[in-house]
Amino acid sequence: MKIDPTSPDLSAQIAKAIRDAIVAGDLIVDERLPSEAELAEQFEVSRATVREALKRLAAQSLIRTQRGAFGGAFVNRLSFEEAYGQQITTSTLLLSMNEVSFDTACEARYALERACAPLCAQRRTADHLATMRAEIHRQGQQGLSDEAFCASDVAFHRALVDGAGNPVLSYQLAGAVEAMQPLMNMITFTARNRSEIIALHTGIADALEARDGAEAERVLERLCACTQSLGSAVLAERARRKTDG
Amino acid sequence: MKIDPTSPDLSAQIAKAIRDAIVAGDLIVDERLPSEAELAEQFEVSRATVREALKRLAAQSLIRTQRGAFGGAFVNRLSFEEAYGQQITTSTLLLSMNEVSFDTACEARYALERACAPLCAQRRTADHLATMRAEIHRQGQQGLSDEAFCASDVAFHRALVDGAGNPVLSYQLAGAVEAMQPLMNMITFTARNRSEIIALHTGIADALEARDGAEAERVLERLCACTQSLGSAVLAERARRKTDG
DNA sequence: GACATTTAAATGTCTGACAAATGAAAATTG
DNA sequence: CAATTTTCATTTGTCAGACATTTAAATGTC
Repeated sequence: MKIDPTSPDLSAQIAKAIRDAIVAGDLIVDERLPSEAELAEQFEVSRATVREALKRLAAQSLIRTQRGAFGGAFVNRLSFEEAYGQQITTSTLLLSMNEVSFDTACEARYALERACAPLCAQRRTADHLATMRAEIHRQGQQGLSDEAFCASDVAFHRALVDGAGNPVLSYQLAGAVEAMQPLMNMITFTARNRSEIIALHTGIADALEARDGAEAERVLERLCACTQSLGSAVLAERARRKTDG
Repeated sequence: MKIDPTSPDLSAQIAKAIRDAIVAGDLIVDERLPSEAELAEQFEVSRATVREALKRLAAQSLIRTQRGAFGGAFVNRLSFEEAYGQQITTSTLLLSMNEVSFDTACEARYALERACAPLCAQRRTADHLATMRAEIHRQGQQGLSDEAFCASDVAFHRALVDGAGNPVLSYQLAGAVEAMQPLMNMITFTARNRSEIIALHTGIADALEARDGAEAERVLERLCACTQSLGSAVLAERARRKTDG
């Protein structure tokens, strides 16, 4: 592991060197890195610089640190939980900062969910189905705020994804679904909208109960179209207000 | 933005405070943060601590820094490129550290790709098709190493995903496909394996050329099964050697 | 043997300093 | 006056040294 001491951003270089070692498997899970003082000696930099490098790695959950004797920095086993969190932050920012259209985000989300449908139809447990039915019931309650409706929507779709029984898929989709929430929260749902969505959700749950993946896919496609038209209606309304007022 | 100065990990708290401000939109893209000295004063910590916090944010591409007068830390517009990179690192580690089975990873990958098939059939350009054909041709060349074969495979599937014309999908899938590569590289492909895969790739390209998304999905499913059986054969072989030798 | 104390090692934090980069402003020059 | 050069203040990058705090092993004590 070598760095170029002439070019700036030594801490970034050191972080990269260590990160590469972890990704390549030279440093294995739970292995202890040398102490900050030792790393400083090895890389011929100050301890402050080493610490900046370690903080970069900690921000990516690549290492964890422990104080005290026999403490230090350890290679962290990246859990699905931690990975979720990072993916959601990244995806949310990506969507909010890059003027990704509602349509594009929506299309991506439902395309990914459609991918789960056949697997979920095969493998969903009674638990997954119960969660979906419970969320559908909540969505039908009077006086539910738009935010709460959206949150329930996320929970419903989360159950659908988890029903596929593939943690990698769950991880991938968590980002897409959760990152959409800020965009979805723009929408105000009329009672009519809600009952339409609830009907489609019910259709999905029914299809999954009958283990009919193809039907679930078809309903998901209708739900996608429905959501997209809702979104474009909201955007059109905003544009109209802007020109008029 | 406040922190608790008694509990340790001040830099993590400061990083969180700033990150929250960015995610919430209180700090907008290209906005300049206060200088390190000013932040140190605001949070009542030393400059070193502030710097550790800023490095954490830089590791997540949330800020970029610039030296010199009128330099400083700026809220970074998270590009798709940067997001790709982070997702690939995260996904790769997640797969390598969590004993995700080859089957599970494979299933997730092909499920996601199948989601792109109909969109790609609609929107693919001649360019995408040309890339696919070129990669298929490369895959048929004599004396191609297994690594090169895998790399070409990734390029082929990348073209398929990009053909869907949805940057969010491309971003999501880049992680899944690239993170699989270390697992795929375990496999040694016989000439017979290769010609089978090439035939399926050709089938996909043909279907997309004919804008037949359903057919593309069907071939992808066969490719998934083919890859999974290849993987399990390799694993079985390894297990046998372990017991015997 | 069980419990209290000491101790060494490690991270967390602070202070103060200097180097290097950088763009604005001032000074110089044609 | 315009173009160029120089100066300069600001800001990040890096360093050295110090002290506080945490932690678990080692030691001492009953």
